[in-house]
Amino acid sequence: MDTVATSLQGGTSSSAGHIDVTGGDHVAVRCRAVNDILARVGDKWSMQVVMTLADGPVRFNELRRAIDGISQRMLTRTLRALERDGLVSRAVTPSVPPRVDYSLTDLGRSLREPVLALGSWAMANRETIEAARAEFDRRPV
Amino acid sequence: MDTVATSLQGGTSSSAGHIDVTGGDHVAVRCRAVNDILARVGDKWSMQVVMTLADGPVRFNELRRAIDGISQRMLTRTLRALERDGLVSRAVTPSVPPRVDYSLTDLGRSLREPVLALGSWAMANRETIEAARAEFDRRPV
DNA sequence: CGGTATCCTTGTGGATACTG
DNA sequence: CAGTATCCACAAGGATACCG
Repeated sequence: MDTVATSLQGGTSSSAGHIDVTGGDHVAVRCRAVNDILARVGDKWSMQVVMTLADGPVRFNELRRAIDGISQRMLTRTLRALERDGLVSRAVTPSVPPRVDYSLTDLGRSLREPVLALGSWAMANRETIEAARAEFDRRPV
Repeated sequence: MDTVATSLQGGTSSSAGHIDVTGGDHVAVRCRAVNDILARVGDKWSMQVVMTLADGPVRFNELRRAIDGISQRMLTRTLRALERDGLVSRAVTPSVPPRVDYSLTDLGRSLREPVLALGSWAMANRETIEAARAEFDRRPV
């Protein structure tokens, strides 16, 4: 727990000034790992894709129809990025026409829980946030 | 819980085709609320700022020194965005030189928990993810 | 000290056309 | 069907300079 908090605070704990022999600032490395996931989770389509894959394998164009507004290009890119991180797996059935099914890996499934928690927070507080924004935007210039 | 999952899946539940009289697709509204928070959490500096403010009020330049690599411009922008969403509050002490303290609101503090959970997931799985990436990048062209 | 203003580079995402 | 390739618009973020 503490390691996570520390990792999100930059390199303050290295203020003692000792040399890190491990070949890089491990605090920075941790920090990057966390921010990496936050960035992936925060991009426009990743989590929509993950949630759509929750109930089992889905084909490319099914996915495309299920996720409103996504372009073919972005769906491909998002799936590749998720696949690269080991969150999604791609199964090709070499037929005519070709069939490609995407599904969550165990890792991908395990990500759903913390993301859902964040989603719950967002839903629970969205009215409060909307109000705060309205208030802020209404304030004197 | 189910509402969150639904909100992350686009407008599939409106497939019944009935008219939404509330002045907009509420599913889409929920979806935007969640994605909004994911985007804020996922941007480059927001969570570093929130975590740095965890232990109490911090002044602008203290914040700047604590968060390695952040530019003055981005710190200002990030703080304004967080303030607008009601996550951070800004307290000005009109003295010479001026003093401005930033601190988390109750809402901001409550956000730390789900974000930390996601951070823990990231830390717990970073080796797995790194390995998946290395594997993916090594695959045949 | 705590900002704005300005310019610039890069990355993200959309539209369209083409392909095995 | 499941993609690539190409081009383009815009937003995020960094560098620098100036200001109350």
